[in-house]
Amino acid sequence: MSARPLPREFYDRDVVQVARDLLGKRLTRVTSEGATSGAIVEVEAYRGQHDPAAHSYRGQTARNATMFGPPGHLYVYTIHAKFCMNVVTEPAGVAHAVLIRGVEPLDGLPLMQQRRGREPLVELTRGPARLCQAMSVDRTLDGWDLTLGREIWIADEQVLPTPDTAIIASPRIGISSAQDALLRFFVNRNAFVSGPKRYHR
DNA sequence: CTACCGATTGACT
DNA sequence: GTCAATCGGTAGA
Repeated sequence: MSARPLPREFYDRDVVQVARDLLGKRLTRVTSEGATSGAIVEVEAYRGQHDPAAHSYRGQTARNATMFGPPGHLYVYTIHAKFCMNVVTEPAGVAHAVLIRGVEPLDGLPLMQQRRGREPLVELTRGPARLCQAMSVDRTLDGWDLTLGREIWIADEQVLPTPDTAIIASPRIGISSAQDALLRFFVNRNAFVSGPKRYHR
């Protein structure tokens, strides 16, 4: 396995292209407690100042500053007293990002179960806030450079086959504007895609 | 300073 | 299916 981190150029592209290409890649998180990893199976693209549903739509604030920075960095925000993680794409100044909503666990399952409170496998990393809890991601990682290959990174490694025929586009979950845009992408029939069943197609 | 609310989750009918 | 917990970010007085 070629577990090199994805290079900066991977993230410095169109946000929709990056979102689709992230499906099936390995996300790894290492802490003093140990390593966890999983295959990305569900993402959403947010198109900055062109997108009323994006945090960055109304300009830069202390909260979303990372989205306005260079590509390849992690944007972590809090919502309903929980954390969600995004990958910043496109050049600095273009506040686009990809929200990671679901991963299929590969390594460190006992550690993830311990952090989540000993739950069924399927509830460990299904949903943006659950996977952050399982992988111990919080606001201290906001702005982290994903190309460094330590702490947290995404490997240039296709651990799940994701041909175009296996990728489904749908409206994004949980937003109140731009509900017609098909900017959510997920792996068809994967058990770690979030939401009720009606969101699985 | 107060008031409102969300890119969510989990418990409950 | 419905609904409340939860708390940091943001806007407004």
